[in-house]
Amino acid sequence: MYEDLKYWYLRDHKLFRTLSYSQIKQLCIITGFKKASKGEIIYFSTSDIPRIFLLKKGNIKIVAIDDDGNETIKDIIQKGDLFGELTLESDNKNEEYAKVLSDDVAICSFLMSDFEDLLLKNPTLALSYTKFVGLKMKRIKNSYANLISKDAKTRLYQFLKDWAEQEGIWSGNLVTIENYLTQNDIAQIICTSRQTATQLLNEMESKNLLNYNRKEIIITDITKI
Amino acid sequence: MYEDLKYWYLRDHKLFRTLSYSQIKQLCIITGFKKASKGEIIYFSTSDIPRIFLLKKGNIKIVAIDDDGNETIKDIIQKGDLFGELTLESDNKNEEYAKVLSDDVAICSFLMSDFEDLLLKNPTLALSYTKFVGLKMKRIKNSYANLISKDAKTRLYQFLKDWAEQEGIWSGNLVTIENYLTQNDIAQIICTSRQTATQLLNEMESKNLLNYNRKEIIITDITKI
DNA sequence: GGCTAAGTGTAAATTAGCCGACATTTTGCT
DNA sequence: AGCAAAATGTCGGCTAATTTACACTTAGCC
Repeated sequence: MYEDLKYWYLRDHKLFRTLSYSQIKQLCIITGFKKASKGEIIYFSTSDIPRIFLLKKGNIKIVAIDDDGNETIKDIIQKGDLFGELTLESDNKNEEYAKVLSDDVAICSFLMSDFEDLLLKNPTLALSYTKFVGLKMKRIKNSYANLISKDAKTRLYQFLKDWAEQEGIWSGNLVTIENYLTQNDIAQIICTSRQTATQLLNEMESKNLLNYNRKEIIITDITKI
Repeated sequence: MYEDLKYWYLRDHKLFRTLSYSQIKQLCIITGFKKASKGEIIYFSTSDIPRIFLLKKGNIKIVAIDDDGNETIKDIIQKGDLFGELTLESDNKNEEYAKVLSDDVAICSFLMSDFEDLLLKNPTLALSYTKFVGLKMKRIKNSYANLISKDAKTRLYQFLKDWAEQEGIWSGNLVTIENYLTQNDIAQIICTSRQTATQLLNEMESKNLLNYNRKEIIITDITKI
């Protein structure tokens, strides 16, 4: 990996726009730059030195396994997102892994300690990062608030709305979303069973609210969702 | 309010331990200092200048009202907690208010902009603050992960365990918690109906797992929860 | 002290949605 | 092309938990 290319990979992220070339180069001692393709599983080996990851391309999901062996989707990471121990607090006991959803992904990573040093030397970045983490928290709070005490249908609608807002291609009230999730994934995200999700999606399709297939979801009229 | 007293109110918080007297004094120029008693409702008037709050004494709950008029408990704030727009990003459309749960509370507040300035001048604080927010985020994630895909009983048990850990007075396996929540509050926190919560609590009482009254909850043997 | 409102106790009817058990379709692989 | 595996579609029974409805108890206030 050429230093310059690494530089651009980071520079590209809005969080790092305030940094100078030399500052980014500092981070770029980055060991990690990784490519992976659909279905691959990436472990954040707990023994390893704590890192922060930046997804440059594609989509992945973070999955946790509880004591009973149940899979729970903890997060969907999209292009441009930072992930990993954003808390800057390493956690030893997490049984988490990432699974690649899109055709292929590119991930860069850097050491948490390097990042911390950089934050200390660069107050503006520190503030941006603080806001970034805060925003992420707000998102989580909101999405959970929606999950709970609403029924499955409402949750699905809300999820689709969010998804459309984040990634949809809009033309008027018609929104097209690239669909890299299976119905099972969607079910897990909105915390319902696969069957219920399937049923609701079909119901929506028969009401002409949307058009579902494995490649894309076309929402006929976003205002009706 | 004497400057020095204000100073100590802030100084006392672990987040601000890294700051010098003069730095804290800067924040103190501000500032709201408010007392309120049980049942009182505190609005974060949206028109007002954005603030960050620090709860010095007592307990409050943050309640949100959705479009249908339903109340949802968003957060329980305990002594020493920072709250408000931790994201440092003011949000115009939140229908939130705080309700005092304990007999009385003391709250100080300072302007978000002042806090931001301080963060810029003090990267170490920024880093601590980010870690603090991150930790809070992790807590939320965990507690919500517990909320979902578990039944009401499990959620109640988990909630009691958490509560005991955070605020309980331990003597061996017996834990006493000062109870400033109603059964309705508890129900809302664990996302169930009041009746179900009542039923479960009574069931636990009849099994001698705990002892519930409006003043305190005594958990007979925390290891059995 | 006595009244009112808030908090708690209990029980039956109703329902959402989970679960198991399949059939069918699509995809990827050799 | 042909096969296996993954994804999707569909159904009915089952169960936890919400809802509705009402009685009782406690706390706070004049």
